[in-house]
Amino acid sequence: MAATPRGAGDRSRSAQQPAAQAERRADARRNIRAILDAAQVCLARDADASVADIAKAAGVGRVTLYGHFKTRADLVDAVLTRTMEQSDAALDAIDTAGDPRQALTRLVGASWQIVHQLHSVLQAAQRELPPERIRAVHDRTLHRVQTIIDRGRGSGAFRDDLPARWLVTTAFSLMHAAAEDTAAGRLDADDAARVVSATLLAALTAPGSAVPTPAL
Amino acid sequence: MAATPRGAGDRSRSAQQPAAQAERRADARRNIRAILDAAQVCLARDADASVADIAKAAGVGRVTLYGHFKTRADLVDAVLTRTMEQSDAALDAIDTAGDPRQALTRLVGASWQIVHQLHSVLQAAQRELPPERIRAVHDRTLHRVQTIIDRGRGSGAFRDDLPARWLVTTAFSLMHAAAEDTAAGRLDADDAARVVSATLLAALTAPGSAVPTPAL
DNA sequence: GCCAACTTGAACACTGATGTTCAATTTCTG
DNA sequence: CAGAAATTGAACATCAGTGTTCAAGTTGGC
Repeated sequence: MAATPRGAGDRSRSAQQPAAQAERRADARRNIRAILDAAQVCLARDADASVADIAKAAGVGRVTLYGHFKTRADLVDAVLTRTMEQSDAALDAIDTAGDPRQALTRLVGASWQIVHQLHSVLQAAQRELPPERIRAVHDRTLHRVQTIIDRGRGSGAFRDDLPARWLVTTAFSLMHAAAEDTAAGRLDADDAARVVSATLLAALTAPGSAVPTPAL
Repeated sequence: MAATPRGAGDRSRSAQQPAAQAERRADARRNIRAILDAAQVCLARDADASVADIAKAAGVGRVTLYGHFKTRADLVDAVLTRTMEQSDAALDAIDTAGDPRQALTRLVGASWQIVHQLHSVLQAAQRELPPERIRAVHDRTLHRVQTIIDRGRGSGAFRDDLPARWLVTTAFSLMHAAAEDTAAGRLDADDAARVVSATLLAALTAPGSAVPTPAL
């Protein structure tokens, strides 16, 4: 038989998960994991790694890969989704209560490594997937930041003179910039979290107020 | 004869200019301009517009284009170079003396539209050209910002607790983020300059100092 | 141990782009 | 106006990646 025991593309539109994993055989599940792992690594290194590269890295035949992911886009989508879910899980552990400034600092500390890793995968996704899909995947993370910022605005900790949306953008933008600078060797990885937090906290401070000292 | 009267790829490595324009015939010069103009427009709209698209937009045969630009990469390089030169020229008109905060605000005001336009061209370049080339093209602009920031640090107007390099990155990052948000309709174009300046000035403020009010 | 699920490599068709060649024409320039 | 420079479309050679098919082999589950 062919390599497609169960349709991987039966979902209305852009399919994600390779169908119900639970029902497939053990070796299939194992391979799917291996493929996703390999894809994550390969795409992180090179945003347009070929399907062949990924299959090889997963120690799997190309045909097998296509058996589980109908198209390259499907695979990328699956990797992105999975990475974001992992991130969300990790970020769920962060305490976002208390002083918004401290909460944000904690969030940045926990996020920035993830962003670093995600960065290249995201690039791959942006070339392959429709913008709304990218947006959708980011939704939870976006809200997380949004919530803290909103709370900070309410308590007067953060500035109120700029669109809330923009402040969220600022946070993401700085994280990605730090990731890129680190990758390019222009920023010390151990220093990055501190640098980003310090910059972001200042950026969020209302005109007229004093910028909080990093050693808060 | 073929369409290549004078070599466009004789420069040691990555060729830029399509050889000495002055010596070519009037129609050739006209076409080169048309091609660059079209490429700028096309690439701004879609970072991976095809050579065929660009030629058509320029009202020129594909062969003619290849007569002037040996490869697609050459063309992209030429467009990038030219755009940056135009930008530099425009930015030369800006007064960078006086209060660093005001100087930076002026620079942001003048730059951000350019960044907006450049944004997609840059993306194209990043996929096609070696990183060092990208870096090299940005050099002058980078220095311009660097200089103001250094001056601000000297006078105590800007923070001293983060790497100068990072502050420059921050400036660029915010500009590009604004460009993207504007393109996506998440930020009002008329508001963008103000928003970026306000954010950047706050980000550059030293911990313990008050953020300058936008209405400076 | 049986059967279906799964994997595999080789081979193939397809696509979309780049870059080249040609022979015929048009258009500058002196 | 004459000749060189430049343009042109059509046709072609590549090329790299995607996605499919096939027939034969493994492997897991019951």
